Amino acid sequence: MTTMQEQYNHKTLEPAVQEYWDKQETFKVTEDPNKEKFYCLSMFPYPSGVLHMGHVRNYTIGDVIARFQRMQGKNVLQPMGWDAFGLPAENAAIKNNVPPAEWTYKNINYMRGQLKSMGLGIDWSRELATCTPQYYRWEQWFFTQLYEKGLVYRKKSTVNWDPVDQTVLANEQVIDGRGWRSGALIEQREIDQWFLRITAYADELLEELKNMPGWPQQVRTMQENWIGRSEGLELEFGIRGSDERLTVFTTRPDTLMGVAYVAVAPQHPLALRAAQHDAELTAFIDSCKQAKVAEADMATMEKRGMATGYEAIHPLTGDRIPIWVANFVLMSYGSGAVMAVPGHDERDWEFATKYGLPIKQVIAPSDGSDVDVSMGAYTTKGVLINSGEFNGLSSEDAFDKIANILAELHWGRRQINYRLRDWGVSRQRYWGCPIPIIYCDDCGAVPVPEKDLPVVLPENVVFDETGGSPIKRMPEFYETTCPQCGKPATRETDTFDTFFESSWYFARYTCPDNDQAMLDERANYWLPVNQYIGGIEHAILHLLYARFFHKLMRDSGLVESDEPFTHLLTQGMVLADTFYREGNEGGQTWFSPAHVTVERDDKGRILQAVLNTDGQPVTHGGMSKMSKSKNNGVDPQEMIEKYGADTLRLFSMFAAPPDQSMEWSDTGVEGAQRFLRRLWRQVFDHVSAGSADTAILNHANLSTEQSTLRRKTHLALQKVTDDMGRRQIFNTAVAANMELINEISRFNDSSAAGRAVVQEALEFITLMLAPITPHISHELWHALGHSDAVVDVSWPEVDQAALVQDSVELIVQINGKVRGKVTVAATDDEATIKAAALAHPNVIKFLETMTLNKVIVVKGRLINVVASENV
RNA sequence: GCCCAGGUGGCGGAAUAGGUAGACGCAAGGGACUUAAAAUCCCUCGGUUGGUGACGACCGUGCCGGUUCGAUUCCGGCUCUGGGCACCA
Repeated sequence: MTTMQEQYNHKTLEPAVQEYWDKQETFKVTEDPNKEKFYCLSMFPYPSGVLHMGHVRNYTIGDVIARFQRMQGKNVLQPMGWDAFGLPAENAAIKNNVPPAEWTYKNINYMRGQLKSMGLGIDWSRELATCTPQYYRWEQWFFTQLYEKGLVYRKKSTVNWDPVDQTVLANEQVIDGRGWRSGALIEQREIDQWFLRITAYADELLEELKNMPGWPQQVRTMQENWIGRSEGLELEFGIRGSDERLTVFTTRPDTLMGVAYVAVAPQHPLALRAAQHDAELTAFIDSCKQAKVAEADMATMEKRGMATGYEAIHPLTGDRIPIWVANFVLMSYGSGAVMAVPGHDERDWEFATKYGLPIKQVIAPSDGSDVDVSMGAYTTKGVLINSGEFNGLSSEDAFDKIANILAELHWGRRQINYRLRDWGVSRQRYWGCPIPIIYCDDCGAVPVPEKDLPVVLPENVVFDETGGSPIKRMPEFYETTCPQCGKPATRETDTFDTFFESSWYFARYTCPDNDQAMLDERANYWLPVNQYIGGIEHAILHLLYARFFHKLMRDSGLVESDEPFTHLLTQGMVLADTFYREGNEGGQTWFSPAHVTVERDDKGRILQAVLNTDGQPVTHGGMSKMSKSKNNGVDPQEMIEKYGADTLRLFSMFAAPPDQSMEWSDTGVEGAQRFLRRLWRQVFDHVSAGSADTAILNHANLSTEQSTLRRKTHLALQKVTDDMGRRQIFNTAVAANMELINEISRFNDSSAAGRAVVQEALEFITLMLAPITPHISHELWHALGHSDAVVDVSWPEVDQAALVQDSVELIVQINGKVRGKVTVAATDDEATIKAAALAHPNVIKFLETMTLNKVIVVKGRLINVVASENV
């Protein structure tokens, strides 16, 4: 037992506790088949330079879960690493004239120190950075494996081309259609790029979502919509005066008899052919290309089209149907052509109305009501009319019948289409993992053989003012020989999308030191990740790619599980107040909340806010996500220095449930620290008065007050256990501890039994808070007389005997309204309880003017007297 | 437009399985201690209202209706806010 300081001082305490964990290698774990494993993972950070509050929130949640599970006796792995490739390093390279690698490693070193000052229980021996060849060599190797399996292919795809800087730009480098550095109008260029066949896994990725109860419904729905499966029919129309056929996809074959025209995308071969002899059509197609800027504009874009002069032949009726080019048809979905049924599709209706095409009703509502398709499309399914032999069939039956007929005639077949596209992984950037391919004039694209891996990215590079990738100008990098024929050949200079690295890092943490293989048997001990924590912004891309990659690794025999993350927690944003002044030109100048003083009225409402430097008012712009642009970020490092990591962690967990957005509040942080000081003071006062022995609690006869406090202690433990484990709601767990401290401070009893009850309560609080505030708990545990470290102590158990009450207070209601309370013995039967309630003075008073109908008794809660007003 | 969340005091939030609405914290007001300040401690704190007081009454969880002895919770309709997707045939 150490002598306890009277004052809580985080500045000396926290570094000492962290040093203890480091020396003991407390969080270093190895595979132990005799222990239940728990793999707790937070999304790794991009090493941007400094930690922000979003990181703090993310990693605190993860650390609380990891430490809680550790106290449950599990073998807990919590690793950390760096998502180290990416564009910001290139931007910094140009701005500061420093190579991206140097900038990145410097940031990693700084941010590692910041993370350590938060007191996270991380196994740092497993740290990895994705920009090291030790890491990315395995994804190069894996890519060549996928190539052999045919899951990788090359095709032309569109990129943003800056004609002045002669370079490809990322989407975020294009601002209002112009290059960010040159200001030149950006062109769309088609170049060869590499793709991963994620669509081959679309069905499994979709089906598995139904069987993932540990994921938030919201995320599963977003992924379902993103994959976007639709069942329909691929059918063909003849082209008049030709042997060719035009293929369309529809999910509504039941409307086939209502087709008014066929529409093809502007890029469709038929459109291009028609345009060869038609200048007007050529101009129209060109105008469609230019309009393709932002996808958001597409939605509001006016529907436009032009007839091609071609006519299609209806596969069932033989009718002639005009073929149009329409700007709303997408070349990239289905076959780039649709059958248009204006009576039953809103887009087709709008288009037909504009160009005077016929609108025919072929579906009627099943309930027999009338609709007028000249007023708008009727898109609900129903019963077929005006459809010849199909009249009277339901939409569903007609789907089957038409599908079968067309299949027999070889004019159509059932088809499932996905919104999901194959994953384009080529980036024309420098700071990424080189794609391990060599181009040979004779042999074509050849994967780099395993013995020649890794293809190392040169790190000492010079950026020129264009920002283009330096390795595209380095013959010593790209000049090589063909692995197959030995002739001179050229290396691929594109790099992988950085989502590639983040798609499998969770698996590499299990065996980061293996230099012989991508993964080994340790992966199957730790995987799948039991708990994954990260931002909702990754709900689709990262989480879908990681699921896809996991299945690829499974099918390559590298892992056994089907899914990578069993439980997913998506934490909310961190918000803060914003303050601004209108500038002269209508723009806003944003002021940091740290430099603003807020005045409130006696209700606490904001009266006005003034800037400290000039005393003049600023406008309160409400709460929004902490960001550079709103100048409302709060620096975690400053907070840790001022209040300590425990206070920051406590506030982060207390301010809101983890999945909701959390509002930053300076006074809230002070409140969190106030609580820790109160706790410290309680323990100090308690231990200063001598020792206390909890062993006597087993046989002592406790007074009413003593057993009440003991009951509240065990109730708090029961609640906190459930909140932290099952519910994963930490704000209420903190509140339960605060309530218990309030109870202790009201409790005044220096008898041996009284002190024992307080000792137990203080020990429980120390343990219950240990996952959230591990430093102060470490110290308090020693102060309370224990020689072991709190981090190695098991979670306490609820004593059911302590929860038993002799008497219970019940609510007395009349017609559901609270009218009083009665105290009854816990053993009282229903009749006794009823009698007690009816004897309550307020009940007697009310029943003077009312007639009693019945009495409902809810055990342990309330009595409801049901009565009706006398007339 | 479609899909998914959500709307509770001055504020963040609690009420977990239909059972005391507002736990806990912040802000605010009052008081104690202090030469003073900070820190700390105590009291009040949804609205209206009756009573000297003890203690009561009425209203109240976005709006309208329903189910129920009893609804923040379940059902139907509306409304507003936030998020996601967006011409996917």
